Amino acid sequence: MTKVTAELVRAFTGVGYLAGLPPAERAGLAARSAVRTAARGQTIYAEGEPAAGLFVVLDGRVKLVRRSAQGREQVLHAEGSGATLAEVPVFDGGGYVASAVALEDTRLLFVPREALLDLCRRRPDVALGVIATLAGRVRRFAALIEDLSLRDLTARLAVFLLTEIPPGRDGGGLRMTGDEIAARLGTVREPVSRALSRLRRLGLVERARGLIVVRDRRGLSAIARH
Amino acid sequence: MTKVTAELVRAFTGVGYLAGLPPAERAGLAARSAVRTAARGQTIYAEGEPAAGLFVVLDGRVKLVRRSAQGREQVLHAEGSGATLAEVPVFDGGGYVASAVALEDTRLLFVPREALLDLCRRRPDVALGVIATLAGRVRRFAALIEDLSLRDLTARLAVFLLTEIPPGRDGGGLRMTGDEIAARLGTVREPVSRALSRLRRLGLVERARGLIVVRDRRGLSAIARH
DNA sequence: GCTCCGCTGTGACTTTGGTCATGGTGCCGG
DNA sequence: CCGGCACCATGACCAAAGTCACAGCGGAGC
Repeated sequence: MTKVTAELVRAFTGVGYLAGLPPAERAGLAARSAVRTAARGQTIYAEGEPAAGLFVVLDGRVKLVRRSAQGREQVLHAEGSGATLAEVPVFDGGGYVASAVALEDTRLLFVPREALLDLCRRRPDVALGVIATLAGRVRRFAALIEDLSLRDLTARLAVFLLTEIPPGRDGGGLRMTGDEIAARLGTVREPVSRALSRLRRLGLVERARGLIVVRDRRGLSAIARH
Repeated sequence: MTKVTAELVRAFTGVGYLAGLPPAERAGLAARSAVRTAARGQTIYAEGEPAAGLFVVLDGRVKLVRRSAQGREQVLHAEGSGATLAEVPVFDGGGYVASAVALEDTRLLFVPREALLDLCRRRPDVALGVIATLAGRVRRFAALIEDLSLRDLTARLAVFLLTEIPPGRDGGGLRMTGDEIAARLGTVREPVSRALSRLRRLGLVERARGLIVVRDRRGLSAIARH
């Protein structure tokens, strides 16, 4: 247990609003927390379920999705290590806002609701950190709403590629299947494939063995603006 | 000035996370705040501008919108008296997330950024209140994203009518123009008009001189489920 | 009363996106 | 080497939603 706890105490250093805690607080939090694993594809929690606490992604990746009755899926956001999930239900007492599904084998830390609430009451900077996290979520959701309602698919794809592929020159490009991209853009595989072909024909993007590479960032931005 | 301040002190009692403050705190906050008015249709602030503080709606109504390059408009949410606006930029230091436009003649209270930050650092319950407000925003945005991406127009309209018209039996119905509804649903007037006709033909809804009245709530829910 | 104006409803047409079906490619395991 | 599998591309078709155009209605103001 002490060994596990020691690892957990370290784990917090990578997490936004928990990173700045004094070691004693981190140890206290770690003592009240538990590690959980999820295999790729596994549902960590489902939309609407009551939430008992906060999840911290230790490693792996998680997508947060809503599903329609017809089985179509919209990804609200995807998070990697260091991210925290489910602060909304933790603080407002409602159910989970979306379902969390592991994109890869993932390890998570579960921090019980009360532990986090105590901490926020004791330390205003933690509460301010939670606020900053939620503010970021609101911003990204607003951008997604604008995309869905005001941009056509090609523009949406351009925005997606620009934000998803780091502007670092050349860079690696993006390794995602058509279905995955479609779920992010709120559509299905085929239209995405067509939109990608369009961008490819315009010379803005290239496809090299399952990897999407951006060729012309400015060109993509132009398309994104409409 | 003392008279104005006295009114402001009272004004805070209707505002979520400022209502619980002791009178001394409210007076201090009021002293640092200013009243501002906006005529119907006037823009209170525009998306992207740097934000100097929080707005509290004293009376009137405000819509928060994003606009496309082609002039189409998507309403993210609309708020009436007692609501607070712009906590996102206040706490993360970025620009406004959306433009705020008065739907009626409106009076607002402007609370400078620093005043609110001080308060949160001094009083954890205020910070928790801000968190609750943002959590609500995240929830409603998630619902909007699901609507836009997973529901067709008729279903979206059904959801909108159900949430916008209080379930109180009979009730008043809704007084909004087709354009206004369209902006809330992320589309334009004509499809809304057609969707309304469809609901009318199904006997779920009725139109009486500019007023939309719900006839069959269960029927609407069925359509909303799509 | 009449006219102007803002709003509504609807038809005809176009565009976009979703569905279905088919064939191709690259990779893994037998 | 071959078969299966996952993924991709594309054509044909269909449905939903956006655009354009027009007519009708009701209230405000002269």
